[in-house]
Amino acid sequence: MSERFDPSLADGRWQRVWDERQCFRADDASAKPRSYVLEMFPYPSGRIHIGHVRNYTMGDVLARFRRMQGYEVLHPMGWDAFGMPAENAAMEKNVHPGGWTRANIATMKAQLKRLGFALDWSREFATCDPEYYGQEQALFLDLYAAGLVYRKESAVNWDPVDQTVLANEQVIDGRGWRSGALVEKRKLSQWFLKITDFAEELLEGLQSLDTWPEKVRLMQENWIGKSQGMQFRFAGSNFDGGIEVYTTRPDTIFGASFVAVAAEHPLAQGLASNAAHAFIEECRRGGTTAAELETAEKLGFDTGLKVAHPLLPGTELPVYIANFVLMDYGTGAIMAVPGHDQRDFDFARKYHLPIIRVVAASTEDADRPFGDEAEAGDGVLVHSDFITGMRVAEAKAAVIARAEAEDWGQGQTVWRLRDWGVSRQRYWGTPIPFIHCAACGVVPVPKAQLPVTLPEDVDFSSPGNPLLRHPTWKHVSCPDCGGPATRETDTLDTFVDSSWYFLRFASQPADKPFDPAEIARWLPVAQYIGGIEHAILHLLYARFWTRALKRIGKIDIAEPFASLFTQGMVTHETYARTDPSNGQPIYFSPAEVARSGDGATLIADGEAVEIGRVIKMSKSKKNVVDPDEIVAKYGADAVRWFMLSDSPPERDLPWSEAGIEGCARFVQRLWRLCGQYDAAAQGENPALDRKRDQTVAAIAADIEALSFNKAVARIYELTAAVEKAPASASRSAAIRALLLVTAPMMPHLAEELWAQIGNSGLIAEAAWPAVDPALLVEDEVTVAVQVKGKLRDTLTVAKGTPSATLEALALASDKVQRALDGAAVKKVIVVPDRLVNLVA
RNA sequence: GCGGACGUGGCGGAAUGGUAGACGCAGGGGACUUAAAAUCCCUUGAGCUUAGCUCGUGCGGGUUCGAGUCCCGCCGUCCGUACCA
Repeated sequence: MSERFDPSLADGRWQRVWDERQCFRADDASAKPRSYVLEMFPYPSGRIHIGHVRNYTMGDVLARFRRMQGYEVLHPMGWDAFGMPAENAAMEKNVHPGGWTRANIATMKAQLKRLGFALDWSREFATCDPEYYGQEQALFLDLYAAGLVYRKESAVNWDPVDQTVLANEQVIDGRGWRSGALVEKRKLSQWFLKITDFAEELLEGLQSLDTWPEKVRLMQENWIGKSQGMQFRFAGSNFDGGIEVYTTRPDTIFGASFVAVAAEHPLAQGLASNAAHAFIEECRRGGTTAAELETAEKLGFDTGLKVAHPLLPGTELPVYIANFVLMDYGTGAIMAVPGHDQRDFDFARKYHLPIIRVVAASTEDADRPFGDEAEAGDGVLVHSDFITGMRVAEAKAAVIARAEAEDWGQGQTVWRLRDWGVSRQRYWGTPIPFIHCAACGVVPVPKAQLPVTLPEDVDFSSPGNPLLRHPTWKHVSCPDCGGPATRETDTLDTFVDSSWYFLRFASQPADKPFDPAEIARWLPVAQYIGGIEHAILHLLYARFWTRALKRIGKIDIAEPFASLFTQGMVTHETYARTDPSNGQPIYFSPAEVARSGDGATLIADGEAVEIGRVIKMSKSKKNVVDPDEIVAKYGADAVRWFMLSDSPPERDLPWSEAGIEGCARFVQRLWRLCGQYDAAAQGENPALDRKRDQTVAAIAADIEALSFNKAVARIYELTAAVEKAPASASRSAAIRALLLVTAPMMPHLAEELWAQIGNSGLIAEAAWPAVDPALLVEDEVTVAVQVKGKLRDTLTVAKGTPSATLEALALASDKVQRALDGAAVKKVIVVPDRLVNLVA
């Protein structure tokens, strides 16, 4: 056995062995219990990031652990391969998006392989494979047939220079992020998925996801945004027609003092006066950034129109156009109750409108004046005719009942969630499988003609969608009438691609998207791991897609991810100097800096650099480390070990050179320890046996809970205990156990040592060590002795020592007597096996 | 503004209401070595009148025999969100 473990030789050797023996191939026919462990698949941007390493290491530990526990594990990997960066690269570097993507996949796959992840590569696919996106087109057609896909005119952000549609995130201060051109609003006919049909069940389904982070569930809940209230009609009293408004507080209807409509509301748009037009224009110019909204003043315009209050005959309310009313929520018009809504309150103060109290703490408080704020809380209705004296909830129901009985309004649920627009005017995505025919309209591509593949010969030299200007691709004959027709040139949002990839991993027949029986065997995903940035869109879309497929009878599960875990980021110190010419920081990469103690110097000139905050790794701050470089320098296991150590997995992990060196040292420490392994050693060490089984059991619990940092600490403890113990059969057994529990985390080292100590099989295929339940219970315990709650002594006694004995032992202690200082003991609290507290 | 999470040594962090600081990093001292690396041993919350004692988990209260943990009120940091009627 050589003196040091050499990962540069061992890592590759074991990776090849695992590959050759197909150790991590999931067997569809297995009779074992199954476990599907999945990490969010990467976008092939070029190289893997340290964040991927952390994400995939966590999943890998869980997958390997489950395998050792006797599960048939599905742990696949693939590529979220469509998207804008490939097109941007095509435009900038004059390469084909497909070629660029494939090259990136090859690079990143090799990088992942060097980390030794226990992945079933036989199921690998990229979403840009026609075999995948063709099946996606088939599913899209199925959803269309079921009425869950439709087309409508919708406004988009149009960049007139790049000739492209921009996502909201790509519009910065009203200009295209790439071209800098002023963005226009354009109406385009776009494809939508009816996610709003599922709003209620997507919301209710969150209840069942009790192992999802509370934070994610809350974010989704807010995004879906259910609100219950009443929609009703104010009849115009000096104009024809009326105004439909929506409110969540029908109970406060007697406190309404005006009605407000959005600037885009048809009623506002229909006004003839120049002043009205000027005001509407002013509203449109108003900024929409968060900062602007926060300071935005409530502005209004009195239209001169009046409406009749439905419950107060003879009472008329003025109609304002207000800048705080949104056209795309509710009906775009509100009843304003200044006393009990802060916005209405601000507005009423400004325009000297009545502020009427209709909710108070009690009926005696009915005429208490308002302070500086509206009172939106619960209470008792006052000054409110037939609902006076009711509590808010009761009054809401009473007003709705009255409105429905008299037919001027009804209870109404309003959602914030909007239907999912999936059209993208881009090349590098899944072609939407429809054909436009002048005679037949919009016609689905017959399934037999799928996949509708992307043309290879595309031109990125001018802006706009290459599919639109391709000379031949879009020209086809109509599947219905055979006449000349054109293909849809929009492609699908890439979130569609990631909404069902987890199903395709579990089952990938050639002739259909998946086999329902195979899906039933593997799904739902037992543990899904990824970044918090996908808390809403990806996770909501995947949940929707799964439910939609269930509704149309394709699968039998409603929720795709039984358990979700969102891991923290990998962070790093920043190193910078201030540029004297402009006061801006100049950043240096960790490789350019020598770190020592609490300072750092630039290697190039030996002068000090400032150590900045520990923040997310980013290219602009240069605080990045490259996974390849650190794997080459320290070996895959040290890197994996670092990813699991110290920080709890949901929190940020600060990368440090000292930290990874500590991990590399531990790799060698285990290596040396196993060098002392003696298969023939005799003799027992009961204390070590106990420590071994307790540690094994605790680590299993820690991995189950994804508390990898705690599992790592326990491995350190067991290692120290084994190092101190003299040779014995117990010590040899402890070394074997140590290797087995370390194997999911440092598989190459464990594999190498497993073979060294004389095992013929692979540790990757070994079983998790069994523990003796009797050994998990301590036979000797340390009992704390307190005087008035302060620790004064400890006792080491047999477990189960009677309380009376403990009390006597405590009183016999010199330290206790000194602390009591002659005072009489008034009360004694004994917690068996834990503590004695003497109260003087 | 609203919602959420978090706040413990020099740092990352442990701790079913029961011995605060496990484990790692960094620091200090020593051993081995011609020397270095590697390794091993000891030590490391603060203070004090140092066989010991006092203080100590963001701040102020409270509940309890006992609070990092539970309750009330603040402060700070981070994340999400935004005029949603």
